[in-house]
Amino acid sequence: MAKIVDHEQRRKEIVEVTAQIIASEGLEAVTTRRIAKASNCSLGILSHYFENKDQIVLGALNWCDERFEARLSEMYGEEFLGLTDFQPLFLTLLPLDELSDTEWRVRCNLVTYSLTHPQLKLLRKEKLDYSYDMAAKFVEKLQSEKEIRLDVDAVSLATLAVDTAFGLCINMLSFPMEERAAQVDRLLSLLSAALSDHIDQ
Amino acid sequence: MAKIVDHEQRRKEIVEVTAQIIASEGLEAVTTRRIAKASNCSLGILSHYFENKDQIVLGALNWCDERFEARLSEMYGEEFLGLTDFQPLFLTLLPLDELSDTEWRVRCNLVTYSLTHPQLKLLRKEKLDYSYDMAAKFVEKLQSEKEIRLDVDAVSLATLAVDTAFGLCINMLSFPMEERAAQVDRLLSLLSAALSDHIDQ
Amino acid sequence: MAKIVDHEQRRKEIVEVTAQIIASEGLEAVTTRRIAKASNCSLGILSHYFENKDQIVLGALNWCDERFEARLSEMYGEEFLGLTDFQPLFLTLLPLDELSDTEWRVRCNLVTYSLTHPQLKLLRKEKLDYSYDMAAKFVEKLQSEKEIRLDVDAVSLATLAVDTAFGLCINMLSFPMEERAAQVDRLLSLLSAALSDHIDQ
Amino acid sequence: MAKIVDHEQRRKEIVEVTAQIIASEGLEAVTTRRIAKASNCSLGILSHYFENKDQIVLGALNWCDERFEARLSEMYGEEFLGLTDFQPLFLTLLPLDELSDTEWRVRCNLVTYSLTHPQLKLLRKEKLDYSYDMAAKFVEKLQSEKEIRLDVDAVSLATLAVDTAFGLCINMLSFPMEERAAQVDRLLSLLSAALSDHIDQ
DNA sequence: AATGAATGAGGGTTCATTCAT
DNA sequence: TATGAATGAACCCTCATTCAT
Repeated sequence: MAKIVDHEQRRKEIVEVTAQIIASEGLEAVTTRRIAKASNCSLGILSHYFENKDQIVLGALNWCDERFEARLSEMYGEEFLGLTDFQPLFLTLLPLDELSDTEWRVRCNLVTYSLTHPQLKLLRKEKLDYSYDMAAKFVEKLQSEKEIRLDVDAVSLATLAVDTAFGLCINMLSFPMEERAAQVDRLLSLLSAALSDHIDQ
Repeated sequence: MAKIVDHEQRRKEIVEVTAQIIASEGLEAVTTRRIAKASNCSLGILSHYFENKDQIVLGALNWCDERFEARLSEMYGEEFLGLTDFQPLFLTLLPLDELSDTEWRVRCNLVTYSLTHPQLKLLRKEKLDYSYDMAAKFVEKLQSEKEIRLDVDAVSLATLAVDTAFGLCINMLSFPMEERAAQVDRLLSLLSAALSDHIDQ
Repeated sequence: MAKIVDHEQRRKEIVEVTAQIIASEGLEAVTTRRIAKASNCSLGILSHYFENKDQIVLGALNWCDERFEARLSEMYGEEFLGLTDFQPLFLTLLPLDELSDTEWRVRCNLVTYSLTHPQLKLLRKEKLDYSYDMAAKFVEKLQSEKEIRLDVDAVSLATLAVDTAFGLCINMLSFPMEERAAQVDRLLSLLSAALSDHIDQ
Repeated sequence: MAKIVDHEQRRKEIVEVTAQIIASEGLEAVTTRRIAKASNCSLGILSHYFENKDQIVLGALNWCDERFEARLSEMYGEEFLGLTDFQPLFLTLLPLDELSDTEWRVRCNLVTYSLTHPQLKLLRKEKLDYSYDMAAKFVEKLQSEKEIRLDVDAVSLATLAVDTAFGLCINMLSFPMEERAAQVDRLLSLLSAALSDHIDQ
């Protein structure tokens, strides 16, 4: 009578715990013992679920993005609708609560990690390209609906937006949580002004 | 008489070598043995020049920024002059050659590192605030000289610019060097259009 | 199921081996590598059983005293009975065989060690005070049973006895094993004469 | 014109400084750098005056005994005179002030050290035998002058006295300085009673 | 005579991984 | 399936000693 264990569930738990450790103590603090202890499981069991430590860490990266994507699809379903959707999307991405703060801390670790780990480098590039594409489609849609000015190159603007969002999120991590909302407010008014410029006329 | 050694020079050499290792192999690959080998010196000698490994790594961080600042002051001396100065400044910041590519790889490592190391966290915050301040002064000057539109909050714009630049630089590291110049070109035309908007009219 | 290991037994083995190294080669010769080798185990396994090297060394100190106390309680059970018990007690304390020779060599190392290590200093003081107390009780009992002269202060005599025993044992270590028994014989006759002095009259 | 340096003086200074380090921080804290720094001399100069570190440490041992002997010969010149000399002799031996406290701490370190260092072991044995001899001569003299009881073996009593003194001194180091004098007082009254016993009658 | 830069072996400790149970 | 004992390489750092200056 084998104990029934939901492997996928177990894996997810381990990955989440690992992400928390990365977020709070950094990638260098992640040891197999640490993971096992925090996951309430034995050291050896880890190798039943993951080939090695790197795979757990990789899982932690995906966990972040899955969380973000889950929030998105919960908010919008399949398709983005218009400019009014931008702000909530933006707000759920930004590290404005403990949840996404953790996500961004993990992402920051893994972006750095990806600089020197070929496998992760590839993955990171794919994710980045995907973000650029999504953003470009969104911009194009907005332009086609004349919600934002048309005299800018959609791909360039989308790229810029993604880069800005990334830089903003990472830099925000250097600020206390309570100051971040105000930052975002100012930024949003600036952006909405700039984006709608030629529309308003 | 004792052997004459230029301590400062030796320290700088070690720091540079360390920065190269961080850039090419990541912070986790930085070991005292690795540094010693790459610096063509013995393991023990490192402790003549640095209290411990952390101080070397810290040195590598400062090295990046000092390099950038040296390039800046070489280009402009004391004061930024106007909008025409922006582009070269921007170009020397971006990882468009091996030199600044290395700088950004090191920076990326240390931003991540700073998330969980209180001492570095403080340093990072100081540097970030300094960047925001510099950028704000630059924007204000441009506005006072009517080189850019006046209907935006200088501080917000400066903050946005710094965050964008940071995100752009980090994300660029995921692209092959030869594609980066084109990215920048597109971005610059986008920016110059947006910034000069209300001026042109 | 995990490999079954008697942790306490393993700890004791390691501690004993360490005591032997201290006795034969000195505390400075005690390295984790040396302990591992002599214990027929790997370097890393030591940290399964001990927090760090100091704890092993501390264990070796206690090992000595536990051994002596075990011999005592085996000889007397709970209570010392009278003057006739003194001699065997004395003999099992003295470094007259390899066993207690080792114990005293370890003790000597750790007395020295305790001079500059606050934690050990405290422990040493406690043990010493305990010895003084035990000795005082023994003397008092002997006096109450009129087995030794009454015109001496019990505490002073007990203190003197403990100090003498300690000095004797340490100094004995400088003599070849085969000469020690003779020393003790002479000493015992001297002592018994002195102690029983006023009783005999 | 070579600088005139009193080599012997320099050696003595280094040895004294080393003894102080041993006394206050333990033999394991004695490093060549530490000695050089505390002696206000360079690292390399040490090898001009001493073959290696061990010789410095050996010097520190002798320094202790020389100090004690110097005090003795200052007090008595060549010869011990009688029982009245015993007490001051005893008091200058005991660690009742910072001076002799330091001496005993160093001695304790080096007794332990001698357990495993053949060269020191020999030296220690010689010193010990010398102490026994001196004590025996003193006892014999006292007996010949009927200052102490005659019904004890002089050699045995002398040996006992030396061992006791040694144990007393070492154990005293575990007590705060201010408690030591009282200990000695009680001990002296006990001793004088015991020694003069059969004389007084 | 004197310096202190340089060496590299060896210190304690931590680690991911393996494997007997 | 699950354990955690065991491994040994690699970590950072300190050390006595040497030697070019």
